[in-house]
Amino acid sequence: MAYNFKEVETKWQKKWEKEGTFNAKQDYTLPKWYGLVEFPYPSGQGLHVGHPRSYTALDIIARKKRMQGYNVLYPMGFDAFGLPAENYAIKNHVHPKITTEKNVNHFRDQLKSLGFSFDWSREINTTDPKYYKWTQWIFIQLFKKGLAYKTTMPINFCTGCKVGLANEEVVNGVCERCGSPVVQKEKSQWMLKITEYAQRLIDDLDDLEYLDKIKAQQKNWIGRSEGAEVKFKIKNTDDTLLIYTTRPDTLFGATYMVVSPEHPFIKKYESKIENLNEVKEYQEKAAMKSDFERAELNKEKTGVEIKGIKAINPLTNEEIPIWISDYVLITYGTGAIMAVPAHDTRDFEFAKKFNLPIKQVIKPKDEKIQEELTEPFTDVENGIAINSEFLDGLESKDAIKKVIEYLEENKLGTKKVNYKLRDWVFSRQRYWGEPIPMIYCEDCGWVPVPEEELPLKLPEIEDYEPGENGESPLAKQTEWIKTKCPHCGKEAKRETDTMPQWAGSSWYYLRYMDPHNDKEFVSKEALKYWNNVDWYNGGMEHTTLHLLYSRFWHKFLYDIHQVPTKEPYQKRTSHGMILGGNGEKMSKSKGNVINPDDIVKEFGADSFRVYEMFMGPFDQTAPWSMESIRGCSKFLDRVWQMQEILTEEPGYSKEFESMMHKAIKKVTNDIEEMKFNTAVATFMTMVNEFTKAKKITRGEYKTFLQLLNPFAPHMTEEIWSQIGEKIEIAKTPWPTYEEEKTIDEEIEIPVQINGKLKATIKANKDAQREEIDNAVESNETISKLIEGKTIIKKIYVPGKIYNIVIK
RNA sequence: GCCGAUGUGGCGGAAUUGGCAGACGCACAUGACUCAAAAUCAUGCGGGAAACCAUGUGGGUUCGAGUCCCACCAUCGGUACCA
Repeated sequence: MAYNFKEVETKWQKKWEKEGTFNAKQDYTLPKWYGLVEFPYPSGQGLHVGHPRSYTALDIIARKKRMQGYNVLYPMGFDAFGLPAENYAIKNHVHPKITTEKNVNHFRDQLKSLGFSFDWSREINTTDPKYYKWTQWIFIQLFKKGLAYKTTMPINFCTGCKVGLANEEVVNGVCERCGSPVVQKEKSQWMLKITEYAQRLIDDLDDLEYLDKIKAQQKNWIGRSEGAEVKFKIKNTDDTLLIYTTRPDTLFGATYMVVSPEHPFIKKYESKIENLNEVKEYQEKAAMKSDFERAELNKEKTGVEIKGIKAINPLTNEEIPIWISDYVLITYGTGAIMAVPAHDTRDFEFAKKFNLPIKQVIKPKDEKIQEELTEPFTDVENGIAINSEFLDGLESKDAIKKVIEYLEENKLGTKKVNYKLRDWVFSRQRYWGEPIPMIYCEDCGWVPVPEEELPLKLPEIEDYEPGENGESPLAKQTEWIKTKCPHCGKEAKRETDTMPQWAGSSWYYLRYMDPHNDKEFVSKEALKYWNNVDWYNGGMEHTTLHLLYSRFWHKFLYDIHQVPTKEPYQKRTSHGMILGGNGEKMSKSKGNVINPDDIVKEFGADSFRVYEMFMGPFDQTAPWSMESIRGCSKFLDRVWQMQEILTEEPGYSKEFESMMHKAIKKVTNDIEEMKFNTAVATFMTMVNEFTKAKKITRGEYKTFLQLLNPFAPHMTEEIWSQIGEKIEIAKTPWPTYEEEKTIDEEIEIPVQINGKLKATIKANKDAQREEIDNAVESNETISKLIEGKTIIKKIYVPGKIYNIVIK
């Protein structure tokens, strides 16, 4: 009686679908559990074997939670706006809607063939107007609160295609598609003020169960730094130049200043600059450089001194020169710095190149002052101020405090916190995205589309090519653009930019709670019950931006009293990537892509699931192996074959009682800790034991199948019904164990001499120290080894180890 | 450079968190079944004749280190002058 996975898997999948077995219940009195996995972008290539790694993991947890009595929400949907569909449309003149629909259908079939317990009645799609109506609605709320604003920002612009490009489309400084150079072009863009939430996005991490590395990533990205803003007087004026520094204690060593090429200071003092042509030339060159070139050329510092203007160091009152250089960024701090070459790597390089004075104001603790610096000393933990008048002798940390006090007293500067985080560029000059629901009126300025008119649907168009100068393709839809100002009724124009792909995925977890609601984005009752997401798993590549954007939107919704909690996801974990058999990233060009459909066809969904869980630690990358999956398939065959050695005893046999209790404990814990690989190993060991004994009781088989069910739902369900059980296994309660029964009566204790294993003794689990001592001494090997030696110490860790130290 | 991770048999990996290193699986070898092969089943499988030696390298702490500390090396991922 061989196992026919094809027949069995389709049979159960059909039944689950028909009966909605795994759909979340509407009963809000039950304990709830909400598990979330990142919804896929439905690409033309179909499902990647990486997707099911995450989906299987949370599927296992979800199935276990259901058996433990929870009302589980485990939903799935599609993040279907995005570039590939649009680029495909440009090339082949097929509407993105059509390709998207086709791809979504393909993805859905693939997902269903793997037997995930998703609640398909709640499927969502970000490109559905009923969905993006609410994405637009949230944008309007952001606008109303002043968190959405328009400003000019540089974009990547392809000089060949005349299109704005996403960073991913810029490869080595040229356009991915046509190879023309890419330059920075100023464009008016919608921005979201995520920076206003920077501190809260850091602070609120404390109460969340994110993996530590994910918290670290979030914090590093936000990049908080503490320092001071300091005013430098400009000589012969009443004006000052404001800088930001994290090391105000080095102020006595500031020997020059640098402003970024875009700094307004230059325009302001144009008339005083003696070498204006040279300065302007430098500014133009900097503007021409793309981000790529700036990064590429950063090995060699460039710059020009601004002649005719000097600044005054506020502490030394010395006159210092002002330079312009692109190593100072207009987007961070104040766009200007004081340069302390002795204690900053970049300033040091710059000073060396242009022969600027280097003045040491810090020395390493316990070391002498060096005659000449070969490298800057930057260690803040380990420095003592020198040559700094009232700071001399202070440790760097204390010097920072003291100098800030001084600056504040004398109105020369203030303490200041800065963040690396920048506001979120929210405009895309693209067709396949949510239209930004804004109208421009000459008299009233930017006015949102009235909320009752939402969704503002994406117009049907034929021509997806971008407009002039990198405008959105919608800019050519003159009829669609024309509208009336909702405020004053005058002729007005619609915004033609669309939203980025991040928009729809920033709040999708909320929609799953109440996906068919057309009055609200989610009902208050649903929110109260389901919020927050209890467990969110996804790729490491989304733990910075997506997670941050999503947390930002959630916090905003909290502020306007739309959601009851401060954070969307209580717990966030991430899975490792699956590599090709050769250990490299899977890619078409390398020919190492594994298609999940082929695997399901050859081995079945259960084998596929078990293998993906067994292949290695869940959070680490793992290479695919065709041989190993065969091993998992063999394991399941042996599970099936155990039907032939089944006896009718209802309970556990004496022989296997403790193994059963241990296994329940181990598998239950392993699932919670995502140690799926060792859980599978436990199953394999059990099968080996039962097969060796050539018998398994009904009680043992039942428990075994229940534990295995979340991993291999189809086969376990089939065996369950084959052995005559009436209620589906998925509807039975999760097995429980008794702690005392996991402890063996007789234990083995390793005995070491000087830390090296020499023998093992057997003892009763309750044996007293004295008995153990006797047993050790009467052991032949041990007694021989300690004969004639001095025993210094005997260490006994109960139940674990016995170590004799001899001389 | 910085941030994060990883390093254990031929390979993927275990190790109750400081207590018998190599669980489980793959590959391989031998045997059984077979005319034969595949499948299946059984046995073995870090090195060494042994004492012993072995968890990237070198130190340290400890009765005891894969696990903790210090210094380094290698690989992978992210990021780019953040003052």
